[in-house]
Amino acid sequence: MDSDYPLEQTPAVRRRNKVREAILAAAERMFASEGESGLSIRRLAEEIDYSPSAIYKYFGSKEELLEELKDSFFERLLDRVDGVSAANKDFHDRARACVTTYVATATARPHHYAAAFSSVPTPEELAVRRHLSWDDFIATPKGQAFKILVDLVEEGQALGVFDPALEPVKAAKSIWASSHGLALLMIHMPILPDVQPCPTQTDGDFVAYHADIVMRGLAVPAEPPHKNGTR
Amino acid sequence: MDSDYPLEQTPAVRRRNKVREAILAAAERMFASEGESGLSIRRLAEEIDYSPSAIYKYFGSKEELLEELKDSFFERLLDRVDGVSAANKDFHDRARACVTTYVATATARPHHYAAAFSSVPTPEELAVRRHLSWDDFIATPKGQAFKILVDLVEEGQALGVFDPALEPVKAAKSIWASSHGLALLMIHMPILPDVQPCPTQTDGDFVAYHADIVMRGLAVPAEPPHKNGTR
DNA sequence: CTATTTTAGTGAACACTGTTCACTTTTCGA
DNA sequence: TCGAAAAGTGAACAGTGTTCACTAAAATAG
Repeated sequence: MDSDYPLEQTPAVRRRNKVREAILAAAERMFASEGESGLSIRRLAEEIDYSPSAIYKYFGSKEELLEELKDSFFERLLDRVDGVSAANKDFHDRARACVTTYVATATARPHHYAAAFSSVPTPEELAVRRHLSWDDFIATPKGQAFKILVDLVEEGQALGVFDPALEPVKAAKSIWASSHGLALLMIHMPILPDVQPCPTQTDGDFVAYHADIVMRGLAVPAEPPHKNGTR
Repeated sequence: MDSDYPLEQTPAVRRRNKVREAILAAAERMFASEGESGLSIRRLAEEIDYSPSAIYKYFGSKEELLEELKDSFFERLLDRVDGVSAANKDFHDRARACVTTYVATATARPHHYAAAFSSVPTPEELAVRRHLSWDDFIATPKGQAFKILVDLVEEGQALGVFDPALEPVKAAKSIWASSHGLALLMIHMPILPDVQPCPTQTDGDFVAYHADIVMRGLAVPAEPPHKNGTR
């Protein structure tokens, strides 16, 4: 059971990991520049001087390999947002930074981000996921990222800048949707930010602009004395 | 030049169009249920009892065929939103309906909507699109859909419910991003709407909830007498 | 009505793709 | 050192989109 390598790994597995990393690195390169369709097992194998079948000793399928690329990207995304979320700036700045950092990280690797949200689940998968508990969800990277948003909303409510009537989970979902949408719109339709007749506005500035609008949507309602019929 | 069929088409082209429609109909079926990867030229040809090469007498490539499917879906999306936008309801209801209808139509055909925004443009394509004028843009279906939003914002500003300081084009972009994001989030991550610990809320209701938040983000700022440092 | 040209449609082939599997070679532990 | 386990390979299978020389049928011209 025990070996001569109590903490270090045995040279065999170190070599193996090295090959595995080489595969992932090459795959990362190809995927980042050419996307999912540009990443072929055969070209990948050629790139690292192995036979195509060798890849299958390290990854069960192309999909499994891709899953690993996406997951590592999502962890990176989470880290980034977590970083700015932890920085002790002014609340408004921090909230805005969460959105802008999210969008910036997403658009920096468009293929990764798009691929991370590319699969349309089948009805069967949907039935499985339907039985996921809240605790299981926030254990995943996506869940953790989501938790950051929930906490942000609650903090905003505690500070009195966000409407206390909002359910934090739903508000967080709204923020995520808005950020997600802007990131994908910039990735898939980069026409829009440029076609506008106000050329003074760059893409990056619009992200902050959008983030401010999103945050404004969660602010405390405008007129307290007025009779407010809706909701 | 002139034929016996001044308004009607000649039987030859009518027959041809019939085959073309049959191809599109079969493609539509396969694509709607199995997505882009499930739509193969060969299976499609088999379905309509033609040889694979016959397809290429009607469509230059698989991509061209897909493009037509996506375009027709986008026109449908535009029609739907245009419909509710033209209905003379209360402004708030109408604005909310624009978002909810958009999201509902998108999620009703998840593969179509996801595919319509799936291509990551290459740097070359990006350079080409960068020289599109505003007029050219709003001539396209996407541009027209966008125009609806711009008009909506301007109307809201005229009614005094939206912040007059907003640039309508940018505000419209913000609305689109938020709607787009919610639609794709519901398509790709249907976990979220269900994992929330408030089971009284159904998906459809959340769309309206989100729409309200989005609209609130464009409303006139809260405190006029207060000193407002930011922006 | 015939001759010619245009069009519709096909089958075989090309160059790919992911994946499997029997097989050899190398490596490692006892 | 020997046997077992692991690493790696080549060939093959079943797909894919696409092309192209070719036939059969229809439309057109004389």
